Amino acid sequence: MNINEIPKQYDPKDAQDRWYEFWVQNGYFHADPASDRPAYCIVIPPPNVTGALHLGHALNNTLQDVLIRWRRMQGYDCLWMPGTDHAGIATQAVVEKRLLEEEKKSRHDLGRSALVERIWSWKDEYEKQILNQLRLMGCSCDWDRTRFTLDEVCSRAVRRTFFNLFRAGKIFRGKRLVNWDTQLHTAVADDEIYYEETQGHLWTIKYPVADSAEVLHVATTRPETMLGDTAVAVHPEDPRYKHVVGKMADLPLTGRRIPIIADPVLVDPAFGTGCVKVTPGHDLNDYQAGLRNDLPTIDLMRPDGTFNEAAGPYAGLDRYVVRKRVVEDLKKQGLLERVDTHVLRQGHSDRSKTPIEPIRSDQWFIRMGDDPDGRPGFAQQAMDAVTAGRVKIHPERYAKSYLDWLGEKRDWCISRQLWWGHRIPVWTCETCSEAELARTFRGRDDVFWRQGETGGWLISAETDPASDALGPGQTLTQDPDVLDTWFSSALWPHSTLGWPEPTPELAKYYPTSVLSTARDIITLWVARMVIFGQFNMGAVPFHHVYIHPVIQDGQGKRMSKSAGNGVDPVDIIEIYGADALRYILALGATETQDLRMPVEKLKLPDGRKINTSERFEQGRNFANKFWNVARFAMMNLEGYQPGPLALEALPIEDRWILAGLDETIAETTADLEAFRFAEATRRLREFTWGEFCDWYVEFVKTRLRDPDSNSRPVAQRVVAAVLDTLCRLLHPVMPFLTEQIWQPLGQLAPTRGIPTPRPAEPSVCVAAWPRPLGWTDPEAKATVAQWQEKIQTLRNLKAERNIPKEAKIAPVIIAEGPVADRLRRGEAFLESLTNAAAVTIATTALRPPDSAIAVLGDAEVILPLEGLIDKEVELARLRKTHADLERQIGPLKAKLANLGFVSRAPTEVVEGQRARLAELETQRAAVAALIDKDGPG
RNA sequence: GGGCGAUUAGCUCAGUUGGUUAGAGCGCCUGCUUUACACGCAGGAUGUCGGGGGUUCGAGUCCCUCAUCGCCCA
Repeated sequence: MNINEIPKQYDPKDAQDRWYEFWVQNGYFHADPASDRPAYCIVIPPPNVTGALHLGHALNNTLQDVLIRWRRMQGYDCLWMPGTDHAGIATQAVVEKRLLEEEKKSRHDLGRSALVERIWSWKDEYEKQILNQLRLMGCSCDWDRTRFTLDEVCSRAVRRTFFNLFRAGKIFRGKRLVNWDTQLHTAVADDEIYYEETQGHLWTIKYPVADSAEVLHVATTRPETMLGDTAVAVHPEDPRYKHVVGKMADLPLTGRRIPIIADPVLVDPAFGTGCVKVTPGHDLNDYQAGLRNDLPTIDLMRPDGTFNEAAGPYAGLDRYVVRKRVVEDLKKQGLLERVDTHVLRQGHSDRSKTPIEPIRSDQWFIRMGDDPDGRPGFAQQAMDAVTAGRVKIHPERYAKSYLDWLGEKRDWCISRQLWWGHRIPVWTCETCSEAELARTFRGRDDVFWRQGETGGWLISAETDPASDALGPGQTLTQDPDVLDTWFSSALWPHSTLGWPEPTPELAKYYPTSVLSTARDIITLWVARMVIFGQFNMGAVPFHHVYIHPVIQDGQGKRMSKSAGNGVDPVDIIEIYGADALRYILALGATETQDLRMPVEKLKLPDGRKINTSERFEQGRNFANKFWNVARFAMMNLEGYQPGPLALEALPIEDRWILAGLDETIAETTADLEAFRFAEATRRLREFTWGEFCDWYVEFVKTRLRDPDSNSRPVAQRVVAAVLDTLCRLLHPVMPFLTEQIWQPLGQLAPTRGIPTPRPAEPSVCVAAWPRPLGWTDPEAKATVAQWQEKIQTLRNLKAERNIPKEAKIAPVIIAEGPVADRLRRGEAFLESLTNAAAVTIATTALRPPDSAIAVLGDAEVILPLEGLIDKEVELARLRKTHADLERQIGPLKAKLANLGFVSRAPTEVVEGQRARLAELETQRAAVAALIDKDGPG
């Protein structure tokens, strides 16, 4: 092939545009449940349609694609299930925010259905963008099966699951204290809250003890909630207060009398005054104290954060206004003892950024604890799946956080007061009787009802009943809430495969093979998938969970849009190419939990300002290196003829590179099997660049260039075979680059491989993953190592003495036995790679007076340089070498003189040290001889 | 407060079960436009492996402790 036909630099964009469509058109990404190949399946962690993908998604999806492409090449029927998540509160919040900013409207101005419509169009826009980002990255998802957590298929799974849970008594409705977002008017999950330290105050209020002159000092950061106090608590062992326990206190501003109780859990006698107010309606700790002590609960707040009638004269005012008023009123009555400044940690809603209020409200829950009869509940079942090894978590240490969290067996609040999501499929009927329900739904196994905690009937149905299903005068009203997003996400591994329908996909791909995700959702998502998978399918959803590292910026900060340090994978693809992006991310996927990526700001020619990282240059450079070695190979494949080759019959250098390649195949495969992405990638780079490019290509150049050489056809076959295998091995990490090489290679050498050439597959995407043949060749390895060491020594001697590279040197190497034999076999390489006129290998030799000499362990390398040598400098070098040897010999001798070492260390270690000492001493003697000969005295 | 992780070259990181002289990439220095590649080639410099203690013949690696940083959960 003419050199000019192949560009000197790899053009990622050209490859990306060319091959992605090609793969899709050929159906390579499409799984076929009817095929007899074994299944391998990964479901994508569905990205939120809230916004575009960031570098963390790029990392996770790169690793999934590496696994999928690798397994596909291994012959598995691979399904990578793509899709997106509706991300309830997050998406509704961004759309509401935009509505307010752009149209100054609230969701109530729009109404439920109009808002939901708006969110759908937002979803359409971002879903498109997200899926396109995945395509740009080269992800080999089965696009024909793309799902969305709110689509018809997933919705059916949600309905069936809810119904089954409800019927099984796993779902209940109850009044509980929850985290309330007063702006979005919804309960939010613990994980949707972030904490901020703010400067606040600590007010100390006087609570008079009833019928006594005594006054209790109660400190609080939230004086307004005193209106809902139902007790004052002290520590039972606190001598200051023992005498008041059991008495009553007059709650200021309310005219109510509340008990003084003793509670060892709630009260820390060392903190503040050792005397605290108890407000079960508005504080989680107080709520639990209320349950322990059987206290009544007063709900003070409305969903919007204003106070209700229970607050008496303060009703209708916002909580912060109430706080001000309460403090003023206390001051007026002389009941405010003091005010201190105080740093407090305040919970804020992730989505609205407003302070969270603990509020008691009616919510839906899934029971996580064990059954009353002691049978394991959901939490326990999910723990068992991991402890019994049905689900393996990698790295293993993350199993701990999974088990710890589940061990709390806390009920899961699944209701959200939102409009975007799966509506809770439960209807209530105020007026109907059970007899009427039974009559109406007789014979129906898709309707089930049970009594609510607070009376009335809760009716769950798989398909929406008509509101007048119970006949005239009776109205069925659907619960207005929607389900927590994680409810539908937890079904993802089986809902996407078509459950509850008995689809061929479900039969073949469930349980899926691997789930790859981030550690912060091990509990929220992974654990819940295990629970629902076991409940619906009777089997775990995946065999392995791989937890990937978290990408941070150069300062160790999490990347985020608000911090301005986020990197868009598409920007990286534009600048460096998709292969470079994937290569660097795979290289960073070590077992540590963080991956630092220094971020730089960059202004593009079009004026756009983006974040990037120079790190990706390495990826681009490696891609270009491989591109160029392929280019070199293809330029030298003129007249290529395939043919079988026996390894034993090949020249040493061919045997060496093929044995090295075989080892690389075995180790890379083992790395991927153990999720060691970084090691696999590093190893492939090292072999490709450090061995194939740096050495083999140099060894083989003369054979390839000589058209008459009868070893040229063999060299061509080896080069084509190695290039072929490297394309296969690198394909999972760098799919576009390898295809861009595979295709022209197929033109030049359509049949290739050693020992037996075979026709190459039409695409590297579906090429067979190489299998190691178990070739080892210690002799070739030792021989090439000899060549490399002596070549490097000679290059060093030249460079240190500033000998121009074109100078025709005539070095002499003194060596004996197998060392000399091995070097003689490589004479031609010793010459060509050091630009020597001739190399002499001898057992003894005269050392010309003007020589640069390096004394090695097994040889002496002499470079005669008449007239170019400064004798004093040479002598100084020898003395330094001598001193270095002394420094190594001393401790080594001491070690071998140590009886403890000689008697207790393994024999081979001791022998190794003895051999090492002998070598060093020989070397030292040789250096000493040179110094004596040349030295001044 | 609890858990997890990190601390190794100027920077970002490897270093598998303890065992020769601790590695890579980037950056730095010197030389080179050598017919695959300057996104490159050849050569070079750079480390009391965070501090302290312990186990061991032997510790970057195992144990304890302290410090600093980060993440997660309360």
